[in-house]
Amino acid sequence: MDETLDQVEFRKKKLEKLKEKGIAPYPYKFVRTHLARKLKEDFETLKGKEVSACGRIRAIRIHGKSSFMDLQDYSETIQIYLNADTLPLDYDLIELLDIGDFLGVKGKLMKTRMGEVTIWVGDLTILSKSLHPLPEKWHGLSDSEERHRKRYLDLIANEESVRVFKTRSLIIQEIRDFLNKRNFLEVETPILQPEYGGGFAKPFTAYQESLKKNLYLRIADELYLKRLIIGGMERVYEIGRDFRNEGLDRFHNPEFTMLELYQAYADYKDMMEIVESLFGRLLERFVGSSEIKYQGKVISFEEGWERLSYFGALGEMTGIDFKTLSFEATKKEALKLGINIEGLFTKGKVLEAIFEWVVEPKIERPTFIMDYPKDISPLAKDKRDEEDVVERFEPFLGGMEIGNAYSELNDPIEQRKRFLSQAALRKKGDAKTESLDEDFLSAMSYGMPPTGGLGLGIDRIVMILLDQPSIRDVILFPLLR
RNA sequence: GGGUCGUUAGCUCAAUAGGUAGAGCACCGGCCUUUUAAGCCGGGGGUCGCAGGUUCGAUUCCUGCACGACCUACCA
Repeated sequence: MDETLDQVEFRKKKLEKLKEKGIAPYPYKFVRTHLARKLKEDFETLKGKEVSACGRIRAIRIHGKSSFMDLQDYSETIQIYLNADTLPLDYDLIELLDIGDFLGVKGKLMKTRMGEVTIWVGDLTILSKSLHPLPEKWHGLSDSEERHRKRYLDLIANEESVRVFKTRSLIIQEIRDFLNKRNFLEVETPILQPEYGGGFAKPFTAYQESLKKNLYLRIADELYLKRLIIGGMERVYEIGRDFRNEGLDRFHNPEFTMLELYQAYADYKDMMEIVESLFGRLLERFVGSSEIKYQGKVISFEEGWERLSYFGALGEMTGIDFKTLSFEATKKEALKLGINIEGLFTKGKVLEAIFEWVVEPKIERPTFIMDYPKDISPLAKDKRDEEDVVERFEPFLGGMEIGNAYSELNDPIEQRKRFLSQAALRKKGDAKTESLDEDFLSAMSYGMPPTGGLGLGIDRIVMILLDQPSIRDVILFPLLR
């Protein structure tokens, strides 16, 4: 706070005057009977009755011996009316109030000549004195840096922002409800992990003093949730924060919220069914249509989710059958397409680069891209009846990747081989490989049932459902430079 | 990392072909007992993002830096 700001000085003087009058500017509690919205909704039954409300002053209109104020609470804004003849306490007190102060009022509910539902205040309590002026009432707060750094001001000033975060919360509740009804159990697994796994990403590191041990912030929940499947918890999920030590842009925040779920005796097709049903629920409740408008584009669910194979989609876009190409030939094609293949040590990684460049931007409809190359999917099970491909899919919406799912690999001998080939790649200099996790292998060797697993990026789903352009608009306190 | 644009009052924004800045809201004083972006009269408030340079003089021109937005690259 800028202590020298004259407006702050004026407010501090008012605070002193309140104290001189024997009024406590920061009391402890207020009992309210109704939220602002309730007062408006139930006006007919509450009309003329004594009610109480509390909130923050958002506007003051003084007309000499009577004045109006707008009081904003969690639900809405309600107008209050203060009249010198009917206010039991000193009317001059009004002069000591400012926009931003918290007030509790009691009085009769009425309507003004203009038809506005209003509390005719009989008793007034100052609940908190505000010392710093709020952002302007009409234009709100639009400076994006201030909005993200001082989210509290954004929430006070911008209704839309409140709506986004309230709805984000409801979306997550709905997802929990959906999974709970299918007998999934919500669990919590470690965020601080001695080995990181479940994805190809650079981790954050941490240090535990008393154990003198290096730890990683998790990049995924996967390997711990699978341990629970091995332990006999047949359906588990976790909604939690993952951390990836990579660049930030409109789709990436270093910490983000991920849903992961695992279902024993299921495969990746069952995971597709879950995605379809879940989106059906979310669309019904939060969009109210089978079409989502996202940033001017229409994403239609009318015809359901399209299923495209990874190699099929690549072939369609490029006219090349990459399936049969050698690593060397694949690299040549990538270079022809102008793709940087530095640091890519397998055919799968090169294909991935080509895929992101050529295919992803063109995926318009809700789509499951299926059957990924084996060498970039070390935790997924071989596809039945097809070589070098695994049972894995990623759901795409509006050109955005929103998740990842497999028929989970549950053969411990094969899993060890996959880890070893990842380790070999790491030796060659590939920074983004799966770590060999002995404890996980050991767990799997006790026997793991066939399992379907699914991860969904919650932030991105919220972005799409609420038509928000940046991940920073759906995370309350995004990381800023 | 590269490119483009931006940063002026508490907030939202103007202006200056180089002569140290204005409006609305907010704030202060006055009038006003049903207003609602209340109104009318009067007033105060600025290291023009930061640091250098050019110049008699820089908010304005130049360079660097910080922060931000977008694009691009990177990124399961």
